Amino acid sequence: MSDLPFTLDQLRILKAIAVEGSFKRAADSLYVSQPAVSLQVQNLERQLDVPLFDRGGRRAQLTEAGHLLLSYGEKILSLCQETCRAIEDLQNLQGGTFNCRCFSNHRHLSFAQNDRDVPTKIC
Amino acid sequence: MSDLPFTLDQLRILKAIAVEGSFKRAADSLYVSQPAVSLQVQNLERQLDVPLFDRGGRRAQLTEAGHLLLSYGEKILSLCQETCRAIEDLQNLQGGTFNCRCFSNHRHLSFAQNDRDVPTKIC
DNA sequence: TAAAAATACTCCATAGGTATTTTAT
DNA sequence: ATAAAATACCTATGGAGTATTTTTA
Repeated sequence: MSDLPFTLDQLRILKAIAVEGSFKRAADSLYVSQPAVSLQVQNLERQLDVPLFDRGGRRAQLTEAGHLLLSYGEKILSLCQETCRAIEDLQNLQGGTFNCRCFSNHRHLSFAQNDRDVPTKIC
Repeated sequence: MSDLPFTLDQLRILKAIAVEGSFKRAADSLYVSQPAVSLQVQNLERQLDVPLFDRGGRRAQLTEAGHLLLSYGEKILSLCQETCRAIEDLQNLQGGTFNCRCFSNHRHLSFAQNDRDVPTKIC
Protein backbone atom coordinates (compact mmCIF):
# COMPACT_ATOMS: atom_id res chain seq x y z
CA MET A 1 0.00 0.00 0.00
CA SER A 2 2.22 2.68 1.32
CA ASP A 3 4.61 3.23 -1.52
CA LEU A 4 4.51 6.98 -1.30
CA PRO A 5 8.01 8.50 -1.32
CA PHE A 6 7.42 10.41 1.90
CA THR A 7 5.19 10.51 4.94
CA LEU A 8 3.80 13.47 6.80
CA ASP A 9 5.98 12.52 9.75
CA GLN A 10 9.06 12.64 7.58
CA LEU A 11 8.10 16.12 6.43
CA ARG A 12 7.66 17.17 10.05
CA ILE A 13 11.10 15.81 10.86
CA LEU A 14 12.66 17.58 7.89
CA LYS A 15 11.12 20.84 8.99
CA ALA A 16 12.20 20.36 12.60
CA ILE A 17 15.79 19.77 11.53
CA ALA A 18 15.72 22.87 9.36
CA VAL A 19 14.36 24.92 12.24
CA GLU A 20 16.58 23.48 14.96
CA GLY A 21 19.75 23.13 12.91
CA SER A 22 20.62 19.65 14.15
CA PHE A 23 19.20 16.14 14.22
CA LYS A 24 19.62 16.00 17.97
CA ARG A 25 17.70 19.18 18.71
CA ALA A 26 15.04 18.24 16.17
CA ALA A 27 14.62 14.92 17.95
CA ASP A 28 14.23 16.70 21.27
CA SER A 29 11.68 19.12 19.86
CA LEU A 30 9.64 16.20 18.53
CA TYR A 31 10.08 14.11 21.69
CA VAL A 32 11.73 11.22 19.90
CA SER A 33 15.24 9.82 20.05
CA GLN A 34 18.07 11.04 17.83
CA PRO A 35 18.43 7.67 16.07
CA ALA A 36 14.73 7.75 15.18
CA VAL A 37 15.29 11.05 13.40
CA SER A 38 18.44 9.81 11.67
CA LEU A 39 16.68 6.71 10.41
CA GLN A 40 13.68 8.61 9.09
CA VAL A 41 15.96 10.98 7.23
CA GLN A 42 17.80 8.02 5.76
CA ASN A 43 14.50 6.42 4.75
CA LEU A 44 13.39 9.63 3.12
CA GLU A 45 16.63 10.02 1.21
CA ARG A 46 16.45 6.42 0.08
CA GLN A 47 12.80 6.68 -0.95
CA LEU A 48 13.45 9.82 -2.98
CA ASP A 49 16.86 8.62 -4.06
CA VAL A 50 18.38 11.99 -3.31
CA PRO A 51 20.54 13.34 -0.48
CA LEU A 52 18.75 15.98 1.57
CA PHE A 53 21.57 17.04 3.88
CA ASP A 54 25.24 17.75 3.59
CA ARG A 55 26.47 15.82 6.58
CA GLY A 56 29.14 16.96 8.92
CA GLY A 57 28.91 20.70 9.21
CA ARG A 58 28.29 22.69 12.34
CA ARG A 59 24.65 23.00 11.35
CA ALA A 60 22.81 20.35 9.37
CA GLN A 61 22.96 21.87 5.89
CA LEU A 62 20.15 21.20 3.44
CA THR A 63 21.03 20.30 -0.11
CA GLU A 64 19.17 21.89 -2.99
CA ALA A 65 16.77 18.95 -3.03
CA GLY A 66 16.40 19.32 0.72
CA HIS A 67 15.39 22.95 0.38
CA LEU A 68 12.96 22.08 -2.38
CA LEU A 69 11.32 19.33 -0.34
CA LEU A 70 11.22 21.56 2.71
CA SER A 71 9.38 24.31 0.88
CA TYR A 72 6.78 21.91 -0.46
CA GLY A 73 6.63 20.12 2.84
CA GLU A 74 5.76 23.28 4.68
CA LYS A 75 2.89 23.90 2.30
CA ILE A 76 1.65 20.35 2.74
CA LEU A 77 1.88 20.49 6.51
CA SER A 78 0.07 23.78 6.75
CA LEU A 79 -2.66 22.43 4.49
CA CYS A 80 -2.93 19.50 6.89
CA GLN A 81 -3.28 21.92 9.77
CA GLU A 82 -5.96 23.79 7.89
CA THR A 83 -7.75 20.50 7.30
CA CYS A 84 -7.69 19.73 11.00
CA ARG A 85 -9.06 23.12 11.83
CA ALA A 86 -11.86 22.76 9.29
CA ILE A 87 -12.91 19.42 10.71
CA GLU A 88 -12.64 20.77 14.21
CA ASP A 89 -14.86 23.68 13.27
CA LEU A 90 -17.43 21.35 11.76
CA GLN A 91 -17.38 19.18 14.85
CA ASN A 92 -17.86 22.17 17.08
CA LEU A 93 -20.76 23.39 14.96
CA GLN A 94 -22.31 19.97 15.33
CA GLY A 95 -21.92 20.06 19.09
CA GLY A 96 -18.81 17.92 19.35
CA THR A 97 -15.68 18.75 21.23
CA PHE A 98 -12.87 17.54 18.99
CA ASN A 99 -9.90 19.75 19.58
CA CYS A 100 -7.16 19.50 17.04
CA ARG A 101 -3.77 20.52 18.33
CA CYS A 102 -2.20 20.20 14.92
CA PHE A 103 1.55 20.27 14.92
CA SER A 104 1.54 22.26 18.09
CA ASN A 105 4.51 20.35 19.48
CA HIS A 106 3.79 21.65 22.93
CA ARG A 107 3.44 19.55 26.01
CA HIS A 108 0.02 19.56 27.56
CA LEU A 109 -0.29 21.94 30.44
CA SER A 110 -0.79 19.53 33.22
CA PHE A 111 -3.92 20.14 35.20
CA ALA A 112 -2.36 18.23 38.05
CA GLN A 113 0.63 19.59 39.90
CA ASN A 114 3.29 17.52 38.23
CA ASP A 115 5.59 18.18 35.35
CA ARG A 116 5.87 14.77 33.80
CA ASP A 117 5.94 14.80 30.03
CA VAL A 118 2.46 14.13 28.77
CA PRO A 119 2.34 12.83 25.20
CA THR A 120 0.80 15.53 23.08
CA LYS A 121 -1.71 14.54 20.46
CA ILE A 122 -0.38 16.31 17.43
CA CYS A 123 -2.82 16.79 14.65
CA MET B 1 5.77 10.19 16.95
CA SER B 2 3.01 9.74 14.53
CA ASP B 3 0.09 11.25 16.30
CA LEU B 4 -1.21 13.00 13.24
CA PRO B 5 -4.94 12.44 12.77
CA PHE B 6 -4.53 11.10 9.26
CA THR B 7 -1.94 9.68 6.90
CA LEU B 8 -1.47 10.25 3.20
CA ASP B 9 -2.48 6.64 2.61
CA GLN B 10 -5.74 7.20 4.43
CA LEU B 11 -6.44 10.19 2.23
CA ARG B 12 -5.74 8.07 -0.84
CA ILE B 13 -8.15 5.44 0.43
CA LEU B 14 -10.82 8.02 1.15
CA LYS B 15 -10.47 9.39 -2.35
CA ALA B 16 -10.55 5.93 -3.92
CA ILE B 17 -13.76 5.07 -2.10
CA ALA B 18 -15.35 8.33 -3.21
CA VAL B 19 -14.35 7.65 -6.79
CA GLU B 20 -15.23 3.96 -6.85
CA GLY B 21 -18.36 4.14 -4.74
CA SER B 22 -17.53 1.11 -2.58
CA PHE B 23 -14.88 -0.13 -0.20
CA LYS B 24 -14.46 -3.28 -2.23
CA ARG B 25 -13.81 -1.53 -5.54
CA ALA B 26 -11.56 1.01 -3.83
CA ALA B 27 -9.55 -1.87 -2.41
CA ASP B 28 -9.23 -3.41 -5.86
CA SER B 29 -8.16 -0.12 -7.41
CA LEU B 30 -5.44 0.26 -4.77
CA TYR B 31 -4.40 -3.40 -4.97
CA VAL B 32 -5.10 -4.09 -1.32
CA SER B 33 -7.68 -6.26 0.40
CA GLN B 34 -11.13 -5.03 1.35
CA PRO B 35 -10.50 -5.49 5.10
CA ALA B 36 -7.39 -3.32 4.83
CA VAL B 37 -9.54 -0.53 3.45
CA SER B 38 -12.23 -1.02 6.09
CA LEU B 39 -9.68 -0.91 8.87
CA GLN B 40 -8.00 2.24 7.61
CA VAL B 41 -11.35 3.96 7.33
CA GLN B 42 -12.14 2.92 10.88
CA ASN B 43 -8.76 4.18 12.06
CA LEU B 44 -9.33 7.46 10.32
CA GLU B 45 -12.79 7.89 11.83
CA ARG B 46 -11.44 7.05 15.25
CA GLN B 47 -8.47 9.40 14.92
CA LEU B 48 -10.68 12.27 13.84
CA ASP B 49 -13.50 11.20 16.13
CA VAL B 50 -16.03 11.70 13.37
CA PRO B 51 -17.93 9.34 11.05
CA LEU B 52 -16.94 9.76 7.43
CA PHE B 53 -19.41 7.39 5.79
CA ASP B 54 -23.05 6.55 6.15
CA ARG B 55 -22.76 2.80 6.11
CA GLY B 56 -25.12 0.49 4.35
CA GLY B 57 -26.30 2.17 1.22
CA ARG B 58 -25.86 0.91 -2.31
CA ARG B 59 -22.99 3.33 -2.70
CA ALA B 60 -20.71 4.30 0.17
CA GLN B 61 -22.14 7.69 1.10
CA LEU B 62 -19.85 10.37 2.52
CA THR B 63 -21.00 12.33 5.53
CA GLU B 64 -20.52 16.09 5.64
CA ALA B 65 -17.24 15.58 7.46
CA GLY B 66 -16.31 12.99 4.86
CA HIS B 67 -16.87 15.45 2.04
CA LEU B 68 -14.91 18.10 3.87
CA LEU B 69 -11.96 15.79 4.46
CA LEU B 70 -12.10 14.56 0.88
CA SER B 71 -11.89 18.07 -0.53
CA TYR B 72 -8.89 18.93 1.61
CA GLY B 73 -7.40 15.53 1.00
CA GLU B 74 -7.48 16.02 -2.74
CA LYS B 75 -5.61 19.29 -2.37
CA ILE B 76 -3.04 17.66 -0.14
CA LEU B 77 -2.53 14.71 -2.45
CA SER B 78 -2.13 16.87 -5.51
CA LEU B 79 0.39 19.00 -3.67
CA CYS B 80 2.26 15.79 -2.88
CA GLN B 81 2.20 14.90 -6.55
CA GLU B 82 3.52 18.33 -7.42
CA THR B 83 6.29 17.84 -4.86
CA CYS B 84 7.27 14.56 -6.47
CA ARG B 85 7.37 16.14 -9.88
CA ALA B 86 9.52 19.02 -8.63
CA ILE B 87 12.04 16.65 -7.10
CA GLU B 88 11.98 14.50 -10.19
CA ASP B 89 12.68 17.56 -12.33
CA LEU B 90 15.57 18.56 -10.12
CA GLN B 91 17.00 15.06 -10.29
CA ASN B 92 16.73 15.00 -14.03
CA LEU B 93 18.45 18.38 -14.29
CA GLN B 94 21.25 17.00 -12.17
CA GLY B 95 21.61 13.98 -14.39
CA GLY B 96 19.70 11.53 -12.25
CA THR B 97 16.93 9.28 -13.40
CA PHE B 98 14.44 9.34 -10.55
CA ASN B 99 11.01 8.83 -12.01
CA CYS B 100 8.14 9.57 -9.75
CA ARG B 101 4.94 7.80 -10.66
CA CYS B 102 2.94 9.65 -8.07
CA PHE B 103 -0.44 8.20 -7.37
CA SER B 104 -0.58 6.78 -10.83
CA ASN B 105 -2.20 3.55 -9.62
CA HIS B 106 -1.32 1.84 -12.83
CA ARG B 107 0.42 -1.44 -13.12
CA HIS B 108 3.83 -1.27 -14.66
CA LEU B 109 3.87 -2.12 -18.31
CA SER B 110 5.89 -5.24 -18.20
CA PHE B 111 8.88 -5.16 -20.49
CA ALA B 112 8.85 -8.93 -20.47
CA GLN B 113 6.05 -10.81 -22.10
CA ASN B 114 4.05 -11.65 -19.00
CA ASP B 115 1.10 -10.01 -17.36
CA ARG B 116 1.80 -10.67 -13.71
CA ASP B 117 0.89 -7.83 -11.43
CA VAL B 118 3.99 -5.85 -10.77
CA PRO B 119 3.81 -3.73 -7.65
CA THR B 120 3.71 -0.14 -8.75
CA LYS B 121 5.82 2.37 -6.92
CA ILE B 122 3.29 5.07 -6.23
CA CYS B 123 4.67 8.44 -5.36
C1' DT C 1 -30.05 -14.41 -1.40
C1' DA C 2 -26.23 -12.04 -2.98
C1' DA C 3 -23.38 -8.13 -2.40
C1' DA C 4 -20.57 -5.53 0.49
C1' DA C 5 -18.61 -4.41 4.91
C1' DA C 6 -17.11 -5.86 9.50
C1' DT C 7 -14.69 -8.99 12.49
C1' DA C 8 -11.26 -12.52 14.00
C1' DC C 9 -6.92 -14.25 13.69
C1' DT C 10 -2.22 -14.61 12.36
C1' DC C 11 2.01 -12.91 10.59
C1' DC C 12 5.45 -9.79 9.29
C1' DA C 13 7.53 -5.28 8.49
C1' DT C 14 8.51 -1.13 10.21
C1' DA C 15 9.41 2.26 13.81
C1' DG C 16 11.20 3.36 18.03
C1' DG C 17 14.18 2.90 22.11
C1' DT C 18 18.85 2.10 24.47
C1' DA C 19 23.56 1.35 24.02
C1' DT C 20 27.51 2.01 21.42
C1' DT C 21 30.61 3.35 17.76
C1' DT C 22 32.12 6.49 14.37
C1' DT C 23 33.08 11.00 12.66
C1' DA C 24 34.23 15.68 12.42
C1' DT C 25 35.51 20.00 14.57
C1' DA D 1 38.17 15.89 23.36
C1' DT D 2 33.60 16.67 22.64
C1' DA D 3 29.34 16.80 20.48
C1' DA D 4 26.55 15.01 16.88
C1' DA D 5 25.22 11.47 13.79
C1' DA D 6 25.34 6.62 12.45
C1' DT D 7 24.96 1.86 13.55
C1' DA D 8 23.56 -2.40 16.06
C1' DC D 9 20.35 -4.77 18.32
C1' DC D 10 15.97 -5.66 20.46
C1' DT D 11 11.11 -5.09 21.11
C1' DA D 12 6.56 -3.80 20.19
C1' DT D 13 3.02 -1.88 17.56
C1' DG D 14 0.44 -1.64 13.51
C1' DG D 15 -0.86 -2.94 8.95
C1' DA D 16 -2.02 -6.44 5.72
C1' DG D 17 -3.66 -10.88 4.33
C1' DT D 18 -7.07 -14.98 4.53
C1' DA D 19 -11.09 -16.80 6.31
C1' DT D 20 -15.44 -15.97 8.15
C1' DT D 21 -19.50 -13.71 9.86
C1' DT D 22 -22.76 -10.08 9.74
C1' DT D 23 -25.66 -6.93 7.47
C1' DT D 24 -28.78 -4.84 4.18
C1' DA D 25 -30.97 -4.08 -0.04
